[in-house]
Amino acid sequence: MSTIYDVARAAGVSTSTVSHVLNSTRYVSEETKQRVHRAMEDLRYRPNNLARGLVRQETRTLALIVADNGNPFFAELARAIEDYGFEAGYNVILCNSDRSTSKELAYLDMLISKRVDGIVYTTMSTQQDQLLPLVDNNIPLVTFEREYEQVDAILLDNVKSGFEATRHLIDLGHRRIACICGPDAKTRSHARIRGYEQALLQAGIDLDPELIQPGDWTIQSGLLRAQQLFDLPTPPTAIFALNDLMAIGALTFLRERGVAIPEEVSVIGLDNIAFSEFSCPPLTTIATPIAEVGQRLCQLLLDRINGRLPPESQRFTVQGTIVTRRSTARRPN
Amino acid sequence: MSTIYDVARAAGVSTSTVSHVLNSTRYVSEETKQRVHRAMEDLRYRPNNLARGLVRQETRTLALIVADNGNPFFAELARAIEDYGFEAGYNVILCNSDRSTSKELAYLDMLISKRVDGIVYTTMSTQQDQLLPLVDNNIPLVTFEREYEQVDAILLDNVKSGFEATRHLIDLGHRRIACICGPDAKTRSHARIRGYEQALLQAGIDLDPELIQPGDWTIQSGLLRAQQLFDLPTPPTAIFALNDLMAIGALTFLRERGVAIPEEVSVIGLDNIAFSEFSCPPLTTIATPIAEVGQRLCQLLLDRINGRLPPESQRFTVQGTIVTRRSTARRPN
DNA sequence: CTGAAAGCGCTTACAG
DNA sequence: CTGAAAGCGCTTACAG
Repeated sequence: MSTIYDVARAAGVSTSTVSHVLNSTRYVSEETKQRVHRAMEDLRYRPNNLARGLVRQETRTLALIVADNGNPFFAELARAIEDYGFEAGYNVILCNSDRSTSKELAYLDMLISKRVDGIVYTTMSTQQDQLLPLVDNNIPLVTFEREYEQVDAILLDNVKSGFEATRHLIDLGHRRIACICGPDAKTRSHARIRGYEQALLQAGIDLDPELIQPGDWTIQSGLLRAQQLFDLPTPPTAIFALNDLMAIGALTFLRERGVAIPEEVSVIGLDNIAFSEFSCPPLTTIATPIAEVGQRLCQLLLDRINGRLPPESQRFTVQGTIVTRRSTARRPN
Repeated sequence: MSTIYDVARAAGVSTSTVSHVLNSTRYVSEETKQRVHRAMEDLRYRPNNLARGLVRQETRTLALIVADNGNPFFAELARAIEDYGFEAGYNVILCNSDRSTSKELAYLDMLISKRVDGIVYTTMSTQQDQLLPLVDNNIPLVTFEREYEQVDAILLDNVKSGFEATRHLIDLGHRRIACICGPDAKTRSHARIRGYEQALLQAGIDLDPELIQPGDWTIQSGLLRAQQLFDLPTPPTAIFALNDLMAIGALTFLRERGVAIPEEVSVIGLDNIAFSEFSCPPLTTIATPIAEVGQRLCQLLLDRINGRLPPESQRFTVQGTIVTRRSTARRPN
């Protein structure tokens, strides 16, 4: 592959001049410019961004770490981030962590060595101190749904989302409301559960621990947990699943068992992935504005990279909004 | 961020020695090695892969161009490719083309300049001659479902898949079988339609052009096309959609209109995305072994990159297999 | 209006 | 057992 030297020689100018026409970074006479362009075309010249990056100290590539791109929520988010990055002239490296700490650390290492300009983290099994290498090395970082010292973040108002989902069911007359949550009591799952509990409390409904079942965010786990819920002596009349995938699992289980939705049981999810509009019945859910989240993550990161932000870490919270479809209805008598 | 010079100075050795302990590329005395490692830790040294790549002429990063990562088929494929690449020590840059030629070309340019080690192409609005820059610049390329001169490819046996899907419906007694295909008569869509036609021909069923409706691979288009099909004077009793998303759209339409599936109408898809197991009813489909496809694409590309392949371009065809679920049944009398 | 040269941070023959 | 130095392909002060 030809280099800037080849072009300079062919055009009879210095490499400085070639570089300057390439980047429009200083005046070059019309005639010289022509010659350089011709030479570049003749030689099919493509600037080498490794060399450029080495001197400019930037790569114009971002990294995105998600739990699993096979999960539609993350796939849609990746899509949004990639879109926004592309507009700004950045590429994005996709990393699936599978929520494994060792895989995440391996990735961080690769990404630091590749000198990506910034990282958007949407999953984090790692602890704060494992991020030190990033902070140390001054690699801009923005997280989604995770709060760490000194790092910018876009957050969801999970307490409110959990509250509203539960409130919606209560308003429909339900009192025995189950919750299919995440694998651990902490983090994301936690705040949503708190919202759930607050709504129950406010309505004067006693909390029944049996009705809180931990899933792992997959359809399969939603199905399984719904089954356990309906094997209870007094099954719930409504289910709040902490993401749409698990809600769809619950829907699937109920259908198989011949339970009518929403006539006998209501189900509400959270995320509003593209698919939930086409589940059976269409899923009522608390919608996360995925495209907006992706855009804001990317924007925040780029602002940080380009020094457009004050030194303090920035935090923004985005709100979910309920979208009512056909999986929820008034409780049967 | 500290450099190899800093480490060398701190350890009292030359940069050659540091480099060699870093890469285990020549003998270094135990004691020196220790000193170097200590210095690296103290300085939190991270090798700069831009510099390394510049001399080694490799980046250990791959690129994947898909139409849209929001489409579960591509998301699952991206996942598989990323997995396999990670194992081999490669990162992957994700590019969404939206089937736009200009976007694809913009990406190709960025990717060449970034000197990615190879590209997997799963969509291609571009013509053969637009790929010349890649071939010229000796950038290894592997395509999925597209055949170009001099480029390695993994292909699906689309004629056979189309044939088997249709054959399955015929075996169930259907004779009025619609086909919701892709937007253009060429490429992927084409071969599948050919299989469809062959199966009809072989069964002595006349082809009715009205029954072939072009969609655009989305749920929405499947829904819309099914509607048009059922507004026909004599609607079909079975639908073959060329991908699962459109099949699910058809399912949705039929359900809304109160048509019983599969009692009144059968629907078969193609892909077997994770979701089709949970559609309503669960979708009968011709399964593409997505994980295998991803693995083989990646493997082929890495083999090419590392010179493990003969100069001639390689082609491999993978077969779809029918998975029978509940959306197809014997034709009603 | 343009060029010579240093430097970005590595690897790798060459030499001893 | 280890080091000095050239080179990978650019950008960018400095100088005229």
